[in-house]
Amino acid sequence: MKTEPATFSWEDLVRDKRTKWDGVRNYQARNNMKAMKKGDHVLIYHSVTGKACVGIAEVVKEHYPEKTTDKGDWVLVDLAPVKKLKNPVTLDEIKTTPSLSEIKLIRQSRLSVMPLTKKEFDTIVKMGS
DNA sequence: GCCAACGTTGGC
DNA sequence: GCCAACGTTGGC
Repeated sequence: MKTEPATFSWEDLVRDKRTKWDGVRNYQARNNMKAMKKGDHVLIYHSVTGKACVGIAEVVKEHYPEKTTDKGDWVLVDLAPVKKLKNPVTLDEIKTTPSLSEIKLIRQSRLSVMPLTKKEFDTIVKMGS
């Protein structure tokens, strides 16, 4: 999951212990959130400033409806921090790692919530520790 | 249902 | 600050 650290960062998540990941207004991203299960691990990526994966979070509450006046069927999930990556894995490193060439982060850079295969997840975690 | 115009995201 | 890539909106 991507976030602009200027708006909400990994450090904010650690400080708050838990956060509601709301405000997603993209159908594909929403569908990806709906596919998440409680206990799933999530890589947090800092976009714009940072451009690196910085930590692992966990889904502590599965998707539930977002109560807004916006039309449409939007959802959110609750996340809690699990572990900070010792070394942030930069976009550059991801791009130059052959086994990560199919990653959605690169293939579809504008999507804010995207699935990772277990292999991709493990690869990034390994690079970060 | 098509497509032009416009808005947003995010890398550079 | 620019631009590419998309998504959305609205006229026809």
